[in-house]
Amino acid sequence: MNKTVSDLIEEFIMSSLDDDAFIELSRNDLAKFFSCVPSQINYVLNTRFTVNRGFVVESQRGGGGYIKVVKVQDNNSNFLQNCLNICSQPLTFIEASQLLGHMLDRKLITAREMELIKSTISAKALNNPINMDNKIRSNIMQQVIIETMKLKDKKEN
Amino acid sequence: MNKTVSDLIEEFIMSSLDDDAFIELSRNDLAKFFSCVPSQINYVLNTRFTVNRGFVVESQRGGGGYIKVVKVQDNNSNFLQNCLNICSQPLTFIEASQLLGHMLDRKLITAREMELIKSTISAKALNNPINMDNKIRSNIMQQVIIETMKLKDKKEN
DNA sequence: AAAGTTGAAGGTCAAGGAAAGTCAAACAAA
DNA sequence: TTTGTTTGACTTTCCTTGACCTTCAACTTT
Repeated sequence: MNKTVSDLIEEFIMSSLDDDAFIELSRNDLAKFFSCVPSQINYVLNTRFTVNRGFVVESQRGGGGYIKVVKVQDNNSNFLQNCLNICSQPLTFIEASQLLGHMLDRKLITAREMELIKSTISAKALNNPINMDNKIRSNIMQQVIIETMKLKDKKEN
Repeated sequence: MNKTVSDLIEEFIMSSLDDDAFIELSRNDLAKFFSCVPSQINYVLNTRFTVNRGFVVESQRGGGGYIKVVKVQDNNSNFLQNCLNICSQPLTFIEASQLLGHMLDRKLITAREMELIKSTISAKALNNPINMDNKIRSNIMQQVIIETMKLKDKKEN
């Protein structure tokens, strides 16, 4: 799989976040470093460092401006409860996948588990005559989240 | 028996898979190499590298896109193929659970994974107005099995 | 000191480019 | 005639680029 410039930028930021909870960077410098236009940094931030993936991006313009990427983490029970609420509405595959990605970030599920669950809510799996995929998908996600709550509790005992 | 271009492409991919468990290729490059249109590559993949024949194809579009052909074959592959066949018919929750139990026995999935998957095919998850649970359940199980084939392979790398 | 000016950040958005996917028509082989 | 192959137009997805916009600290002017 050939890495794109965007992939490299993502990796760079990602590994910078390995040690610390946040990093501050200069858009122009980073663009220069990767020999790309500054707006490509925005592209990477917008597509890869989203709230759904567990990041918050802050910035300041003007002289002495900067971009700050923060790794967010809060109480998992609240988080799962929140997920449950989100799953009270029909979900597209993309939306559900993002939710699972977030669960992965919090180590509530493993990468393997995520892939398996994604397969259960894929378009192929839920293919049915009347258009109920999104509704069924959210039902499934609800059960997965409830099961995750149970498993999490089990681990803590 | 005169070989068609599709046959040649099949052989090429096949022999590339002799050594490795998977290969990654560029659709455009391969098409250029065989002097055919890119979509012919899709034709070959769709007709010859199917799950039934023991292959899984993954891909990514856009810049930096690729096509990955994964070979799945060993003792457990037969077993999984068998499971796939069973899942071509509607399944009750009990039946599907038994299947998952067998997969657990063979260590193809973990206990946690089994519980999570069971939650996705539970009556609550698949509760829907028209009576399609058993059909959807078997669809889901098919995707889970295919995903298991992929993951099994991934671990070896 | 207050108001204006400037240049150095970062932000937005749409167009263009690079892959792969789909589908149906045309063609060939059995 | 039916089945399998080849072709290409059109679509979707993701990445790259650049022109133009907004904001802010520092500097200048009054």
